[in-house]
Amino acid sequence: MTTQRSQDPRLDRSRSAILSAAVALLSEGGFKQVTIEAVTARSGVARSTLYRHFRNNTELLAAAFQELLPPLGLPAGGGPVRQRLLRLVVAQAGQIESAPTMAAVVWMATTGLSADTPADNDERSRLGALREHIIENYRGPFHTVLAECLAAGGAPSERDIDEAAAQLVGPLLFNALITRRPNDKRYCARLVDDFLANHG
Amino acid sequence: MTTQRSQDPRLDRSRSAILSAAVALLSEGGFKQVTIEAVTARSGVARSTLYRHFRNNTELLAAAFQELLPPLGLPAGGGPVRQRLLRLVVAQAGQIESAPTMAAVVWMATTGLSADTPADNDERSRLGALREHIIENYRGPFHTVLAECLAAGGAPSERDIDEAAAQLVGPLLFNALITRRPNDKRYCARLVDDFLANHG
Amino acid sequence: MTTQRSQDPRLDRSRSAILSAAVALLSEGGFKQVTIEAVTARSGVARSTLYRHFRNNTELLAAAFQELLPPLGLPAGGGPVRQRLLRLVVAQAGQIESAPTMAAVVWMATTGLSADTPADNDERSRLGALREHIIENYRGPFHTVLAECLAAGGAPSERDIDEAAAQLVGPLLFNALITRRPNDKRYCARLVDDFLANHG
Amino acid sequence: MTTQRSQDPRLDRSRSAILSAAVALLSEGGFKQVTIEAVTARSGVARSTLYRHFRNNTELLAAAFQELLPPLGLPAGGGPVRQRLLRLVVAQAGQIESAPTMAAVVWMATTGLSADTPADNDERSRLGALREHIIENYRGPFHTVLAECLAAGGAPSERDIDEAAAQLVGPLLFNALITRRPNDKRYCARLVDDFLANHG
DNA sequence: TCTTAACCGAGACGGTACGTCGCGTCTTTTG
DNA sequence: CAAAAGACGCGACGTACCGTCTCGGTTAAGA
Repeated sequence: MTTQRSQDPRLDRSRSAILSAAVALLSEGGFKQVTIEAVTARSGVARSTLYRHFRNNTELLAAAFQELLPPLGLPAGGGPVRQRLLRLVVAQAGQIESAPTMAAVVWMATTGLSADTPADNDERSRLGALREHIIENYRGPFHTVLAECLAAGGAPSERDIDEAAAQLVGPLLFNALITRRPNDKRYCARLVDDFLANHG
Repeated sequence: MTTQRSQDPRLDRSRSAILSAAVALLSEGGFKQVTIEAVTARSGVARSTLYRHFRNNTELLAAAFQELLPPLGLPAGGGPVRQRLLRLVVAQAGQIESAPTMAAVVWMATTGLSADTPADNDERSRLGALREHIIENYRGPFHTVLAECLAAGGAPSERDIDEAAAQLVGPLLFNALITRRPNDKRYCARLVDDFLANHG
Repeated sequence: MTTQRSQDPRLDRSRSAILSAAVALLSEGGFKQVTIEAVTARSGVARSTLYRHFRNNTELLAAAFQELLPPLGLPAGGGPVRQRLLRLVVAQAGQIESAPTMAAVVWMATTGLSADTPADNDERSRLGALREHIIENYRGPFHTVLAECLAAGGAPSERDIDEAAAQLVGPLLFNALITRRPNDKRYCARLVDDFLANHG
Repeated sequence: MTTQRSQDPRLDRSRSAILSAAVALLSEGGFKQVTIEAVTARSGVARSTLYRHFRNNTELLAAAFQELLPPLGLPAGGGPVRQRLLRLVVAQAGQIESAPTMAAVVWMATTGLSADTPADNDERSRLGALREHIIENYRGPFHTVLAECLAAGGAPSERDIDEAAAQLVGPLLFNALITRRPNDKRYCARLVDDFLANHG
């Protein structure tokens, strides 16, 4: 229903050629490398074709990030709650220090700041989609783990999940972005313990 | 004492003309507006002169941010520890949502990511100085409050301060950057209470 | 036949806009005035477009000179050989003292001297074309006249033409360039007479 | 009488430091390299000092050329007139193809063409002096040889000398500047023979 | 001998021009 | 009619020199 089928197969071909070129450039050299010219050169797609799919460098980049970003997902394994949570936080710490996620977050913020055209419907939605994607990367796993925490009980509330994410990932982000202190495993453990002390 | 007196007063004049133009553009339209061309046009300073002071758009922007960023400082007022801490966190929340600080953090991250030349001594130091400035904005006030917390006791440890900042500001940053949920006063209060429950 | 039809008419439009602006500047103020900036300003053509046509100030100037230089051609009229030759030499003297030709010769020499990149194929060819153009301006008319001189006989040899040009135009050039003595008609006549005395 | 004694020995020191740096750059890399900045850097002389001696890049270059240009002089040796003249012409051909002389002639022409300020007394005189120097390089030796030609007879007339120079050097210049054909010894011999046939 | 004026180095300053890169729009020709 | 190819106007970048100007420090010449 929501999946829009392309009428012309060429549209798909060119779109994916563009995206894979963009993703390649993005992961190789950071988002500064994802210029329209580099993407067209690399994909063999014409400028005009690219602009038929993405109205902007910004849109293109948003799509490329969305393509690139790993789905994360939940680290496998059972065990007591503390252990599961710790595994998750450590995973997040690892991911947050990896180039692509960090780049995505930062780039999105940059782009959001210099909002030239406040309400360009389509573009907004693309950025919004990327944002959703990223948020879900954080919320999703916490949702799962927290649900398991609540024993037999029902689903955790929205707010609980959001705050758990904020409280556990926020400090990691702070360190990565500002202090540049590494988020080692012991630090993650302290975060988890503090959290459980208050919400366990 | 350590202030190096400039031999030529023109150095000061042009430098401050440049900086004030840059700061004006920065606060008016965000860092995208701080182009070399705009700054020279606005300040009446010649291109070559600007490049004598700042080798780069990047350096210029770092200096402009440093000039622009408010010294923050500690919200005045006494009272019990919880109250002081809360006032501080609320202030941080306010600041973090204000354009300049956010822009600085994000821009710095962006710039840090696309580090073309890893060891351009001078430029690095400028960026480093900006980073220090920003970090100090967070650490400083926490240092003060935490010192007061410890009753008659000695100074808080480095690690305590850093972790307090990370744990209290991190979530604010997470929300501002990723979820876009507002950091209202009640949320700040929960953060402070959780923190005190574990470290009080 | 050999004329390559341009696919895009804009190519012709912009190219000729650029060239006519350059030629105008060249004839008005000498080649020092033919800067990229002045040409773009005057022609209304964008910088990047100009650089698509001419990779260089040098290339642009070469093209402009070629456009500007009068085709010279042979002064009309019959009569005995001496008279025809004299008419030609006087014409050359006139032309050599005119700004454009002189400027072209001198500029070309200058450019040739400071040959930064000895084998930049395209640029070389442009300079070469200009050189050919200039040489032909001298050789051509002498070829014609000399052919007529040889009564019914065949075409004059390459060497004869070249040496005639050198011997008759060289002194004019010498005076124009170095001694600044005017090449009046009587001097031209002496040159022709000397020449005919040896080669008649 | 005409030698102006400097009052302050420092003036001499700086002047010659400048000139030798300029000459070095000139002979190493052509006149394009003789920039004010390069000369000050190389000579260790300050900008302001340089401008005390030479008001211009142009003046500086004129002086440098004058310093650099070899005095030429007359090839030694006796023998019959034709032989002497031939030696002279061959020498001129050699010199005219050497970088410095050619560069001087061309540069002077260039500069003369783009005469920004038609009557800047001092600068004019410097250019004029250079021109005289160059002219004398051609006239001088011819004067000598021609004087010897005239057997016991008196000095050759101005006009004879000038025309001899024009007729013998002009073709060399023409080839060097325009056709790029080498002026080999046989060609020089033809020139001399033609000349003597008419003026012997 | 002791000023004191000039010359000096260093280099900042406002300019002008360069050649490059990227953008987003457009036009033409081919499958 | 999409796609490839690429021209176009635009705006910004960082560089190179120019000729003018300010600054202290040194040094030669005249009192």
